[in-house]
Amino acid sequence: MSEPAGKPATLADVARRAGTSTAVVSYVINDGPRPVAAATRARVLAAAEELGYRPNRIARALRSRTTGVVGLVLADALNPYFGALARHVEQSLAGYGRLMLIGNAGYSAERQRHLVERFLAAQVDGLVIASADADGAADVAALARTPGVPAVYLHNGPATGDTPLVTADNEHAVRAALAHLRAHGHRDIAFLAGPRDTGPVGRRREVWESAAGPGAAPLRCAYSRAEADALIRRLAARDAVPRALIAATDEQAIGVLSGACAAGIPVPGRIAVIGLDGTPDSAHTAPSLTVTGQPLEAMARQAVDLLLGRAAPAPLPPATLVTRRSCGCAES
Amino acid sequence: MSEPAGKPATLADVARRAGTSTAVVSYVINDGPRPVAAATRARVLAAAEELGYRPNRIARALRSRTTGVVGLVLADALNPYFGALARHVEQSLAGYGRLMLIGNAGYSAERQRHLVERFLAAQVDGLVIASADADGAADVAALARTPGVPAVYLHNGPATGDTPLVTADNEHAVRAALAHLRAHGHRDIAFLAGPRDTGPVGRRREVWESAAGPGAAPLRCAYSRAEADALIRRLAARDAVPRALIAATDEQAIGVLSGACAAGIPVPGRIAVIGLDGTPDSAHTAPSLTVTGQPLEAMARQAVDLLLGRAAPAPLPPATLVTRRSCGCAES
DNA sequence: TTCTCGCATCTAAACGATTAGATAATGCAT
DNA sequence: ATGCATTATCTAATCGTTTAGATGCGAGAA
Repeated sequence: MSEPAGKPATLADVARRAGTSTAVVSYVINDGPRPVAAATRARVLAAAEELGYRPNRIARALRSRTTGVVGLVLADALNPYFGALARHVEQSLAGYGRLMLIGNAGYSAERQRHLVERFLAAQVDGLVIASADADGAADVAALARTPGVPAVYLHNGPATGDTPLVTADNEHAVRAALAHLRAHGHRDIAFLAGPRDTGPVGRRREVWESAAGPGAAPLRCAYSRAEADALIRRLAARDAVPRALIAATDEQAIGVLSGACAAGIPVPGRIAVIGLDGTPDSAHTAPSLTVTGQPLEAMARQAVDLLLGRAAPAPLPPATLVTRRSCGCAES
Repeated sequence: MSEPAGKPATLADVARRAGTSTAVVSYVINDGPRPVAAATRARVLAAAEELGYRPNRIARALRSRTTGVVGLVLADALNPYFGALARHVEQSLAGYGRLMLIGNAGYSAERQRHLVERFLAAQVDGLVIASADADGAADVAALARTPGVPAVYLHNGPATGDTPLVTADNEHAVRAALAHLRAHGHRDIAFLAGPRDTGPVGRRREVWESAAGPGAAPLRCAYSRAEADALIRRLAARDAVPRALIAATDEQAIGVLSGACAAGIPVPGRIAVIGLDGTPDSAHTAPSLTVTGQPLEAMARQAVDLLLGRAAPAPLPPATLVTRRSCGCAES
């Protein structure tokens, strides 16, 4: 039972009550580096229980130089793709008893650096970097390397170097989307890319480019619903809306849907749309969005495992095409 | 300039270099409790700069019993309403140099308690509780009160007691929505409530009930797009879709939009819809969603100010009706 | 000149844990 | 009985700050 209140019990309090030194108490609490006699262990445990002892993580952190906190640098917390990723990272970390500090960079490299500085100041044990573009992510990892804090890139990042990168099979996703739209009879398939798509996520566009033939240029806009929405309206105004479109992200795809609706352009009748992320949101749009579903949970788990050195890099499940209505399929 | 690497510089290092004691260095760094001669201060600052000194927050926390970290308990990080709230809370906290620990409870009281335990173990300086239902929030605040950690309810919570509550003007929002739908000629206006709407957010439903007259029962479903989507499809199957509907949350309203689309029910032609949150997402749905926009940023800022004791409770800006297409208005 | 203030600094004790090294207690072989 | 491992425990240094109390010093008052 926990004591009424007073000051919280310390190791020394427990030791006193159990009639031992603080050392043995510590050994018991941590299954410490040294063994403790069974009888003593029992007394200590009882004393700790009676006092409602909770180890002071701060003191522990000071002495052992590890905080049990991991920082997550997020490109955009309001983008459901990153939001879902964040939730899964948090859960995986919780599974290892780690807490997560979260920082939202709003796609700004500046803010991203700032966040990392603050995370490092807070002595995080590691960093998960979920950045939209690979270069910004590299910057951040370099920052972390100086004080020797391990890092992992999550969704995008440079493949080179010692910082591991966990990303979906972007190429397969695009090929699946292309194949599906072709099966619907589409010949000309447009691609909506992000403003700066470096790294593996840029492969999405590259794969499309090589499939679309030489000279094909993607549409581009920021990774936001608002921009994609506005883009489609502009296209509609000059009657330049493509018959089929793959959006690099669900966020953009959803903007396309709303823009098309506002401009009176039927989806999928006049334009078929596929998103490449597979966020939870995509199931509940009007019309429902066909996507290539990335294994978000597996990705998050793997990133955490890698960061904590708990598991070797295993192959991720592939992105699977989830057919819904925006591509022209019937509701499933 | 920061030193190449080595071990990070400590207070003692700076003191040695500046030829002073650690005490004065501390006084300088913190504009400490005691004054320091201008010349000395300059030397200390120079030494700190040269060594790239960064205070060790852990040690500081141990000694001064304050961590500079605030925990945010979130009902559902994937709900854009809470997501936006979280982002604003983070920004406000950053303005005061505080870091934010985030925890996602997934609407579960159990997980909520769990999170708070872990936050308290991490010695947070305070707790912002953004819970969907008031009772769960009260639980959590009680937990925090034991070790004397201050807390603030953000979106919903019990109005009683010493824990402050920051919430929008829910009643005004509903009245505005009702008035607007009536102006569109609607007489029978349905209401889609959450599963357990206690506290001020429950007022949304209550206001509707008193306006709708005795015996009026709201529709109910979980705060998720999926459930609202499914609900509308069921209603459509037995031809029971209302002509106008106010959804307690945007999340539900968006689900209604997608369910209606799937069931072939035109919005706003056959059913007019208004959401009561005003999330960023609501601007980019198909059709665009009319909402009563809550002052999310102001709410977050006020919660943080209250928590940190920086400001007196000021009146929040009112929720303003943002007319878009789902209610029958033309695109603005 | 001597005594007092005040100011600028210094010394050293916390904060609450971890853990290497010293010490005590036991068993066993001699 | 004596010595030597082995095991169980204790002592105390340490992590990097903060801050109350002690100290030193120069200026003004007597």
